[in-house]
Amino acid sequence: MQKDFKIKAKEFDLEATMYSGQTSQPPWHPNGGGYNELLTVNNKPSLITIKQADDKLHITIEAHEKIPLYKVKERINHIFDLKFNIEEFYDFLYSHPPLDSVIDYSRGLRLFLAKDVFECIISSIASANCSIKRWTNAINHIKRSWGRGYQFSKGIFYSFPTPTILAGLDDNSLRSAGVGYRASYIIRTSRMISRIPIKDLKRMDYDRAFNILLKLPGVGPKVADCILLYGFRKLEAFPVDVWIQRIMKHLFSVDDKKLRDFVKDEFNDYAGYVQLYLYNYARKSGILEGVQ
DNA sequence: GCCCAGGGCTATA
DNA sequence: TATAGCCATGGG
Repeated sequence: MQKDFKIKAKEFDLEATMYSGQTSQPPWHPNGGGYNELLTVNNKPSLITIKQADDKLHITIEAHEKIPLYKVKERINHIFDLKFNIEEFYDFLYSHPPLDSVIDYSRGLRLFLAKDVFECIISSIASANCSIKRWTNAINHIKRSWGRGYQFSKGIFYSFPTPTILAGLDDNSLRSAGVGYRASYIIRTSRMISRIPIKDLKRMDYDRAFNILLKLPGVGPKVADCILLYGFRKLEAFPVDVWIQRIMKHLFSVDDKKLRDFVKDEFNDYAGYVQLYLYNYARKSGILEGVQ
């Protein structure tokens, strides 16, 4: 079956979101101004092509079996967080200087949510102390090596392997994907995950889910927050990396120890989006140049 | 060839 | 509890 349709997407920048380095997954495969990716809908593999034109997204589906269109629409709306009221978020930023200055560097940037929560967990672990370019290449390598390939008219596309498959790998073969010493973290976490119902995390409150994730090898506070934000859409999560530390110190003079409490009090449920915009601002504005 | 990367783990005090 | 080294290795 092959179908296409459009969905409304105001205040959304697909390209900026795709390349914002969120650890839910690597960027989708660019193709003629649009992007291709394998998406499992109703347990059926389908190739999605997404392209932005003005305030609309043009979606094409190619699948071997019939798939309800509204399900695909739901998935797209979820992955790019299109139902999030971003105007209201901008109002929040405008009324909380100096946050008002970050908007112009990231207008239309939204969450890039996991299409596969396990992929998000492994991507987040792989991203620690690693460049965005490198961990996205590694994840793509893992997909090609151990994921399942599906043939479409545009080529073969691979799913992310299951926890059981990664749990069965030995350290050296996983290292061949380019994850370095994180290989053992990934294998050990996969072993634990294949025995734990990670879907339960979605229902849990933020603090409880955070503390459970910390038990996974390779998962510290920053990675746990990435998993909660990009994997489970816990909007209170505020992943703190070196860039966020520097920009928070620069803008608010908060030291690292008081950061979590400060964020909880000041940003509340906008914490995740504030982090997204601050990260972009810290890297793109050049405001930190010359600041240690 | 050098340096750094969206941190986490482990040993020490 | 707090801080100091150490970690693999691809990419710029």
